[in-house]
Parts: sequence; C-alpha cells; structure tokens
Amino acid sequence: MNAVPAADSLTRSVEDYLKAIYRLSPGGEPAATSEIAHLLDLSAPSVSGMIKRLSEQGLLEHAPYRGVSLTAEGRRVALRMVRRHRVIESYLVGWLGYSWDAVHDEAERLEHAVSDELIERMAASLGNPGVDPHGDPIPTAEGDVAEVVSTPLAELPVGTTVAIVRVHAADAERLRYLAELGLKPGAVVSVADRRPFRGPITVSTPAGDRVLSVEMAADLLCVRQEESA
Amino acid sequence: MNAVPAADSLTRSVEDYLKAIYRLSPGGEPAATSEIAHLLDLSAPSVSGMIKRLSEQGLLEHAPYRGVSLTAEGRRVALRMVRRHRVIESYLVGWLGYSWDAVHDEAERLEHAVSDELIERMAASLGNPGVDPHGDPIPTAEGDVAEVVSTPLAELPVGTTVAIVRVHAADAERLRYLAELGLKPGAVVSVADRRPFRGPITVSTPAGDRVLSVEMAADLLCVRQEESA
DNA sequence: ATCTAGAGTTAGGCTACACTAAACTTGGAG
DNA sequence: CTCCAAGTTTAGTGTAGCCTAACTCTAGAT
Repeated sequence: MNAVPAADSLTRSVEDYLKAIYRLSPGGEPAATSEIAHLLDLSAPSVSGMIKRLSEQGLLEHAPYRGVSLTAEGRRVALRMVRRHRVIESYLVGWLGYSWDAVHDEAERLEHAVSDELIERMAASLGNPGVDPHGDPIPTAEGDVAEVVSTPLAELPVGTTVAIVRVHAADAERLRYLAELGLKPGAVVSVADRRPFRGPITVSTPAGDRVLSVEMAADLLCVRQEESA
Repeated sequence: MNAVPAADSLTRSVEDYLKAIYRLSPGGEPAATSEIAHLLDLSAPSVSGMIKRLSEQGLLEHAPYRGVSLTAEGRRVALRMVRRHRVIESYLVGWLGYSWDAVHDEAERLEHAVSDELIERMAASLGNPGVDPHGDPIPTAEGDVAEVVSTPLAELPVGTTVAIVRVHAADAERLRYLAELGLKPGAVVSVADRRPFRGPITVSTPAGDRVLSVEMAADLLCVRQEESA
C-alpha cells in the first residue's frame, strides 16, 4: 500500500529547515539560529538540535555561535523545494482557479508530497514558466535560478516609470489588496509623488492613481522601464 | 511560514490506519490486527498500539482479541481519504497525462497533503466524476458512496456478455497489461470459453479474443449487459 | 579591560510511532 | 477437557522532533 521513493527521504522538517536557511542567506552568508527559529515558529533550542543533526548529515556548515550556511547538497535540496513550491503555486493559479493570495499554504503542504515527475508535468502543462504568480523566479530542475535585479518601489524617486516584476507581500490580505489596486507583476506604473518622513507614495497606474505606505511599496520590486516612443 | 488547518490534524499514520481498516471491513465486520499490519506493512504490536490510541480517540471500536471496526467518526475520516485518493487519481489521469497504472503512489502521498478546497476544485474541473480511472466509486464530499453491485469476471458462465465496471488489480504491471488488452472499465466483453480446474478463461472483446488466468479475471468486476436489438 | 545583555547551546523531558521479545487469549484437535 | 498453534497484546527500546530551564559564549558599553 505504501511505496514512496525513500532513497533520499528527507523529512518534512528537514526540507523546511533547508528552505528557511536558503531564504535567510540570499548571498550565502550564514543564517542565525534565532532567525531560523522565528521563520519556522520554533524554539531556538529545537533549531540548535536540528542544526547539529543536519551538519552531521552534510547538509549544513555550522560554526557554533556564528550561524549556519548550506552546503552544496543542502542548497540543492533547498532549491528543489523552492522549485516545487513555485511550480505548485503557478499550477494552482493557472489551472485550478486559485487567486495568488490563496496558494501559499496549499503549496507549503504539497511541496513535501509531490514527486519530481508530477512537478515536471505541472511545469510542462504551464509551458515551463520562469516565474510564479508573485513574480518569484522558478529554479530549473537542474537548480539554476534566474534572479532579476530589481528595486523596491519604495526606493524609487518621483517621476520614475517602472514595471512591477515581483510582489513580496507575506500575507494573503495584502496580496488581495494589491491585486485590487492592479499592482501585480507586469503592471507598469510611475511614481507620481512621495511625501517626506516615510510618508505615503502615490503611483500612477493605467487604472488611476494609488496611494501606498512605504512598507507596502517596499514589497513591490520593480525594474526601470525603457521609455518607448 | 507554516499555517496548516490544525483543527482536526490527524497524522498521516492515523489516516492510513483508518483507510486500511475501512478497506478491510467492507460490510462493517471487524478487521483483524494482523490484516491491518499486513496491509500497512507494519508489525502486529505497532498496530495494537495504534488501535489502543485510536480507540481512546473515539475513532475505533476495539474488542480485544476480536478485531476493530470504525466508529461513525472513523468512517467519516476514512471516506474522506478514499475520496481524496480517488479524486487525485482521476485528476492525474484526466489532466496531467498519467496512465492509470502510475497514479497510485502519487495519490497515496498527496491524499494527506491536499486541502478540501483543492480536492473540490479538482473534482469540479473533472465534472465531478462518480468513479475513478479504475472504476472505483468516488465518495461524495458528504461521505456517500454509490457501490455498484458487480461480479468478478472469473465467476461468470460461458456465454455471458458483460461490461467491465471496475478493475481491482493491485500492481502497475497488471494494470498496464490489462490496458494493453483493452480490458478497462467501460469495455464490453463476453465469456467465450472457460477451461476446467481453474484453467484459463477466454473473453471476446471488440478487438479480438483474450485469454486470462482466473486470478486476472477475478480482478475484473463486471455487470451483466442487457442485450440490445 | 571588564561586565553584562542577548544570542546560542546543552541538559533533560515529552509525544508519536515504529520495533523485538515475551506473555497472554482463543478456538480447534485430540 | 486439555493442550497447542496462531493471533494478539504488553513490556521495553529507539528515533525524530519538539519543548523549557539552565548554562555558555560573544560583543558592545563603560
């Protein structure tokens, strides 16, 4: 009745730890125990214990009191999980009518259960997209990520015209709100006004002006748009 | 990062036990510890221990040394898992190009990870089918199962014309072989010959005659076909 | 140069779920 | 009616992964 690959068979927990550490070390610099604990909603000692086990397994490099970083193998596993997560999110939005604010939890559970086969079939049926519904790049099956250099809208000067390429809002409510405002990946907007002292930012969109807090604008990653014509 | 329903939160193991017990008590009569152990590939003491826990949780009725049966609540959970399993199998075949012999393991893992929401969306996108690719009935979200009364092809007399409604082969190889022979749910066949002493059975199909062992024929569940014209 | 707050680790404990070995029930054979 | 084999349960362990409490290290303030 049961017949799971089992060869590698990393547990859900292990996969979550590796993914979290990957998230926390964008450049490869070590991640702190407390950061991991906070991200995974666990106690610091639990994380300490798991770090020890994963180091012994060769998935992490641990300098006590100095933080952890992924080994090549750990990074491979983490990227595999990220690919899974983003392919699943894309599939749910693309084929099953989910909205982009509702896919995270589902993907969080499914990413541990799907086979590589299924992920590849999902990706293929979507035309092997390069980014997920939030604009986050989907690593290839070989583990390559195409990171686009982008700037938070919050840091752009007045007058700039940009395309939103990525939306990093954590929670569903924000995502829903941003979608209502038309602020999704692909949208072309320009910064119309910025109030001082971290005051609200006004952006012009094809559908009208929107006023955003700085925190909200920090979630919108943009690339400068070439002026056409 | 994690936000799973959690309210009910039965573990994978528990879900597997309940599903196994459901499978073993088609009529509600108790299932034996050893049968459960065999089906789940566990030791008998492990099963005994779990039975105790699940009885305390009100999911099982346990008469020591006499076997276990599901409570109403246990049955509800089991049927939910069966629905999940069969909807997933149907979806993989219907939309992701899987063949019917390749879906079992995938469904076995996914059934524990999907949300009710996703199952309903999958079912809807298939037009809420009543049976899965093997012809097994899919319980409704409310927990009703429409069992069709069927007879194993192995028990039919020569001359009978039947429609195959359900194929119970356990392993992928057999399923692949049967598919090659055109012996799938929906196929209309008639029993052309039966050799004595559990000898081979010959069935006529639109695509030609097929010779099957009794064991193979026992996997093909059929309903008598009304003679038309 | 020292002290101390805060981060990190170790110690010890708990639950879920598996295992083997040993003890117990049951029902059928004699 | 007794005995035994098969099946079941109890007893005792082990591992994964979590927790709290207590201890240790590091780095910044004085």
